[in-house]
Amino acid sequence: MVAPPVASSPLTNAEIAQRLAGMAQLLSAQGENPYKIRAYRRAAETIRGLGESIDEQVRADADLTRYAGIGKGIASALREIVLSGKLGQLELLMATVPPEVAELGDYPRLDPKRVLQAYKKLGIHSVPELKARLEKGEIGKMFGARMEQHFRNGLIETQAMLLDDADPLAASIQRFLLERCAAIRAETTGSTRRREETVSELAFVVETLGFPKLVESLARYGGGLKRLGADETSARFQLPAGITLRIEAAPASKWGVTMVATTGSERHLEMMDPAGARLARLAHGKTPYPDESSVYHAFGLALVPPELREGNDELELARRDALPKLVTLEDIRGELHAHTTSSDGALSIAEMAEAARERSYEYLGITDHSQSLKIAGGVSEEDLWKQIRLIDRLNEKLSGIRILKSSEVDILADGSLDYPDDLLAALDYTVCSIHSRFHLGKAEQTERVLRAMDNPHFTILGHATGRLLLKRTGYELDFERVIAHARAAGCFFEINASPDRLDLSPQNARLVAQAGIRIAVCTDAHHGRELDYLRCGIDVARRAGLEKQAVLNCLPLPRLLRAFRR
DNA sequence: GCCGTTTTCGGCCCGACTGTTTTCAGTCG
Repeated sequence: MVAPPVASSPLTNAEIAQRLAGMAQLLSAQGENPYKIRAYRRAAETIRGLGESIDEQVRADADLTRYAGIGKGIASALREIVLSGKLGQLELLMATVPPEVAELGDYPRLDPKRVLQAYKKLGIHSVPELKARLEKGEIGKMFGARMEQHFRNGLIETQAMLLDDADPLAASIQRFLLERCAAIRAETTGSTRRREETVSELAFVVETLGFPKLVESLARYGGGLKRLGADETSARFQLPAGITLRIEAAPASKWGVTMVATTGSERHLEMMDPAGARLARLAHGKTPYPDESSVYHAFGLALVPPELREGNDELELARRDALPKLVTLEDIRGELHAHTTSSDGALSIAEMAEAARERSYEYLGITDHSQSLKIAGGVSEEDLWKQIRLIDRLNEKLSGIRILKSSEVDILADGSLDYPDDLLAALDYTVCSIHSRFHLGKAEQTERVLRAMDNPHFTILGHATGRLLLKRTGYELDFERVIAHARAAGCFFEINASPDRLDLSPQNARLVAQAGIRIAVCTDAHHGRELDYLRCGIDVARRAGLEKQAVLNCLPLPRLLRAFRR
């Protein structure tokens, strides 16, 4: 038997993933089977998120197909990459495509088709030229804001990720720190701990007997991390997932000070300790500050929950010991925004009701899409009448949970609602949302929403701004006018808890709550398991400073139904 | 190329509307 050739040095997961992503890019530029392209992309993503070294696993002859998105084909490609340092198919492709296409292999987040389209129209042939045109604003002018954002995202080095995607990554790194790096204690800090919606840096505070050794061990995460910097008590790395990782050392006696100082936000710390001198004194003095309470106490403050540390009014409230008692997952009594197979959901009404009951909910509102939203299987008037009768029958049989009759009703371009009034009147409440004509001007878009709220059957405004995090900014609205109108009309808002929406933002949710309007924290679930997105919505609600009294679906059913009446 | 409560093939959403189009790509959930 001939021994396989052995590559000189081990490859990091980042390097391996880069090759798979490169394959995807070139296949895409060549117009290959889109599902094959997606398979390579997905596998690259999986590997980028992995703590274990692919290189080590290949050499140990481990079964790689146990990872999602890696089958026989890609597993053998990985073997080839690790053992020979090359991927034959990729080299072959690189040799056959023009240089401007080959170059795209290094930019896995750029869509080759869009890039080549731009090249053709602009008469350019390279990424540097593309960057230059982007800076001049020519891309935006010629192809619109969306293309511009796509190119920008694809060209920047570090890419932010959704908090809900960063959480499992953080958990994996925390395990690695505790199990493989001899950390005595390791906890997330920074913006992630404050539950900011997107993450561009993961940060940890660690307690360890030997920081240099811990840093050395951590550098082996994911088969090897690029080190961006290090000193005696901190270190920074580049993670394969595109974000950075920061580690701060703290002894047990100073754990609290370090947590306060690293959790931030900058604004919060600045307001708390303008010169930064007091925190530094606590950090370097002899008095132990093992927990955050002791630190805030030293400042004459009550402990501020991390979610509130944004430099709003939290310090004033902490001084008076009047911080809000923030809403928790356990306070939620039901779901008010959920889809079923009637439109674009995955489960039937009965199955969703079962999933809601498993979560001990008192009620579940069924809000399938309305008739105009064809792509999402919008429900016809006739079918919604049928659904109303079906839910009545289900409620007679079910115990322990009440299914509420509702709909996610499209707000049409002119501000009218997507069903006639007699049908809307037969529902317990409505969630009304914009799903079309995002590009109306601010004034027109605002009028559209105000007019919709004038309909007496309008109950809750769904995902108020239409933003998609890291993708789309959403439509323009005069939000203050919308709030004032909602208040006058007796309408509510939702915090849509889909991890890529989180809309209302914490800032907007704060404004709504200040106007005395209750907010529903809704998941927009399209599957039973998506009811658990509630945790993301609760993060937003807490960042907005909401107590349970301010949250619509913390109400028991009878009070909820009364609140719905306008 | 991956995957399997339709498991070794065949699906992997997708369908109507918008735009400042110029004959189709992009966009909404």
